Amino acid sequence: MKPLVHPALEDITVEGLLYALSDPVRVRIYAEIAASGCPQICSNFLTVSNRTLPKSTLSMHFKVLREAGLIRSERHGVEVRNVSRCEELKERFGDMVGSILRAYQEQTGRCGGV
Amino acid sequence: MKPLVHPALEDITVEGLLYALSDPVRVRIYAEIAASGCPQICSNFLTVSNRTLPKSTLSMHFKVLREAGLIRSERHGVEVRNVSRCEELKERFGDMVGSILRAYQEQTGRCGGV
DNA sequence: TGCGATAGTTCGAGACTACTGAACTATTGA
DNA sequence: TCAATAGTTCAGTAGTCTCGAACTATCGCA
Repeated sequence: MKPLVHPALEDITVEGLLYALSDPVRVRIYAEIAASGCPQICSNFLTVSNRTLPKSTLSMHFKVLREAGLIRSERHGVEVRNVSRCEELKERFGDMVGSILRAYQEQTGRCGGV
Repeated sequence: MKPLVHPALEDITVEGLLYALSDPVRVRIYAEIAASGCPQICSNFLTVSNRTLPKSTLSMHFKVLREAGLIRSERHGVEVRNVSRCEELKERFGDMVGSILRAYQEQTGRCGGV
């Protein structure tokens, strides 16, 4: 099994971040990780937006979030704990990610959050 | 030839906007349209980031930007004039698009804008 | 030490999407 | 009416995504 790979802050790109967040499942997962403030394990998201995802699909979505630079993942025993890299991202990209999350919250607020 | 289709403001989604801007060519085109303030015709972008694009590819990229809700396109004689829908977008999504553009400018600034 | 359970990853095949050359439409100007 | 210009559509290929099956890694327990 390959170790979990995280890009250095300077290797993160705007396009990569936007791509990672352009998928409804991934933006939902990231919004929850960012909002919760504490580490989230992957299997917390086996059902997301009223839909059950295969483990392999979920694993791939986390990989995309991680390699885009949005989250930091650490193996702890049998599980992988994920936290948002929001502080670093803010340093490099200003309030971009924050304003995306606010717009997303607004949108899910108005159409039921499903 | 089908008429140019624009989504209503309420049909625009965060995910759709992010997807449209997650492509290096499209974010570049959109950044230039938004920065210029005056209508831009498609063929102004036949070379973008030192790369020559086929007309069909360019046409497809404009279609994605248009159908995501980022630009408004109007046929004037033989050409299509494109403007940013930034005012409408600001109304609905706050400063999201603005902060993406600022982060993008910052990034292209630091690595030569190519 | 070995076994079963849990959490997540990798692989590969089929489904889906994107890119682009060729042919097309629409408009203008001579 | 014809040629030129601007952009669109089509369709084939190339590339990406999804998800089931098989796998790896770690833990707790006997």
